[in-house]
Amino acid sequence: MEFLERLNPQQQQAVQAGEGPVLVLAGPGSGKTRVLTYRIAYIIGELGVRPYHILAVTFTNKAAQEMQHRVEQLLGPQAHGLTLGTFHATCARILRREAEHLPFTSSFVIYDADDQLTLVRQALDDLNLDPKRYTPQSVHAAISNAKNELALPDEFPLQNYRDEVVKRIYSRYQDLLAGSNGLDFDDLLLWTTRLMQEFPEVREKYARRFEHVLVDEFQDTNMAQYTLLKHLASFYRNIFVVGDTDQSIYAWRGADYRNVLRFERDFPDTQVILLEQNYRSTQSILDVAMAVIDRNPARKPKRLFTDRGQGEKILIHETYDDREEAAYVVETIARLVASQAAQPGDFAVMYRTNAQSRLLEEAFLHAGLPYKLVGAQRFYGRREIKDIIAYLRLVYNPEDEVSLLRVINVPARGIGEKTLALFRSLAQKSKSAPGRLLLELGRNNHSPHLEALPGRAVAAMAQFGSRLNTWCAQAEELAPLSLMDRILEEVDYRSYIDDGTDEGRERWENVMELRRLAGEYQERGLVTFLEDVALVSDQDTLETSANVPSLLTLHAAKGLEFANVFIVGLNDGLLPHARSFDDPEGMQEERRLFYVGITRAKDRLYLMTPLNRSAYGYSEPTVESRFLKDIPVELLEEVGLSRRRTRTSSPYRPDRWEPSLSHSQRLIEPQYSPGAKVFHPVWGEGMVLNSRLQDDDEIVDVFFAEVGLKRVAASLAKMERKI
DNA sequence: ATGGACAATGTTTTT
DNA sequence: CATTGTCCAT
Repeated sequence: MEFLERLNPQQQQAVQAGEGPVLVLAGPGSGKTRVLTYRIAYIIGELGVRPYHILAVTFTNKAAQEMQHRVEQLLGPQAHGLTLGTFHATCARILRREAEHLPFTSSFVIYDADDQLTLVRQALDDLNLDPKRYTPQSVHAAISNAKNELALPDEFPLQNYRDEVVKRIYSRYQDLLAGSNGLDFDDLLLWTTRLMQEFPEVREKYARRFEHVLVDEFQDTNMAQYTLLKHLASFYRNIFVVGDTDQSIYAWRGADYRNVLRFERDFPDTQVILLEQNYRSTQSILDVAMAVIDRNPARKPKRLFTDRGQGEKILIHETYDDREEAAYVVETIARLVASQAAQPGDFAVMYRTNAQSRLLEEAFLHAGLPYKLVGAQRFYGRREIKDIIAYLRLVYNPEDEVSLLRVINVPARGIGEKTLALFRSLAQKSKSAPGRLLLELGRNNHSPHLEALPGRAVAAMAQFGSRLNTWCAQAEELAPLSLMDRILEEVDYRSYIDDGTDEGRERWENVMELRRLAGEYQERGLVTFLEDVALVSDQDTLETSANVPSLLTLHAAKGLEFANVFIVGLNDGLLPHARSFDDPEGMQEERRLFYVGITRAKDRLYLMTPLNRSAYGYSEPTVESRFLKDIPVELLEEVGLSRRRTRTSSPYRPDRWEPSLSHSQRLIEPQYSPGAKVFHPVWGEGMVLNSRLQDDDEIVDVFFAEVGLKRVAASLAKMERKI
């Protein structure tokens, strides 16, 4: 196969490894995705295995899509029929097919993190427990851990009194899930694994089907996932895993990098292949990365090397506070773009906590420069989006109590708390799901189980129930988009959410964005839509097309690469995070997180340390991150504060009341486009960064070599365009 | 039942 | 400080 020539000897060895277990330990930027895709191509093209018999699992949809795409590039249509997806999506598919063996039906809904907390709160309420003493978050973490260890409530490990209580909550939580025909994220893995464990004939079926199993980011697997993989590979034992223990950053989610060690123990005939050559970064960046990660005890030492040359030194920059830090980041990006040293899309800004994105966003907004932000929660966590999804989920599965309770009085239809409490207890007594009773009430205008409800409430509920009936009947033939349109129309959602304020308008625009998304599921249908929406990862929301800087957490950065990387907020307490101070394992993970961030950079790396940080509105002095002390000074270059003019160079103040023009109002055409060179009689030569039309004029952001960033109105400034 | 005013409380990372 | 929840008046 001629494409093998494009690989180095270690990569070739991995791709062409024979049958049996293979463990590839791949350093950052060592071409592990390439190895995985070539391996799949090799199995199909060279070993003659049909794609149907191959399973490849990843952790994000984005990674899965990328792999699918690259395999197709290598093989063309021959690649069709591969099973390639995330752990969770693959499990969901198996569970829908095998639901007959399990305590739920194939039309289960998937509950997200938010719904899970709602369920825990409900369980606490049902058991009359104090949510202050048993915070929903901590209880949920305990449940999640148990599920990762494949333990149902009966097998919940008990070590103290608190565990007894948590066990009862867990038990109630599972009952609530069962009553709603719902599964949470962890259930997807748990039930698939138990299915394989308890039904040998099912296990056999899948193990015989998947002649080859391939796994990406193996260090991120938890107990359930690892056990599942062993079942799936139990017949052929052709299991090919790729990972890097130094990039294990999800221990808090149950991931256990020691699965890499277990793998070698459980499959003693494993071929171990090391990929050390880095194709991404300059040697300076790799040297810094190694200096940081070498401090972690008990790891297999790995040398990272590249033939890309030494490259520039790593820039370390101290600012007065986090505001200035953000301003410096934005200005540096603008300067490098203006000098044509880089494109806007070549930049990424990484931080430890999501809250840190705010100042950065403000700085970009202030400079009028576009950016993109990684984070599914930002969109799917919004109230209006959750409402609409809940409506759709309810239609798909009327037993979904979480969704029912969410929307039964949204928009308000006079069904209040008291009515609902009574309704729920009546449903419990009649041993049927509240949604079922509601449907019955809608059909007959009467339900024998709901006699105790006051008349006014019954009328409101009957009307809603009747609508739900219609939607359910239509759901069969209607595509997700049309169904969503009907619901929006019939409940008059727009007038509920769009109250005329800016916020209301934005909320409605979000609904329209979801509508656009639903439009992509005309053929694939409601189930797939709901499933994809439930299982999006933050990384999946990163637009790859737009050529603008990315803002993202260090966690979300894994697997990505950028020419220029800023890591901001390098203070003790943030990175490493204060919550890990007293936990050695946690501190090691913080260090790996820093390592992941560093190794995303191809050419230039900026490490930023603000001297003060504002928390809760007050600015407080900070302590420099202890990790910085591990970097030898000769690898670093300090960038001074001297010639900065952020404060004076930007007279523009963003204004909330600034009118935005619709298409019809646009009377002029833009004259300046990003990248164009201009000459200004006073400010000299500059480069256009951004331009937009406003009030019959064109507002242009220009970076001038001599005076920095300026915002000018085209009609007033006597600028010349240069060629 | 609904909406407004005020208080408390919080910041880790996410499939 | 900025969001979220809780209480109270309508």
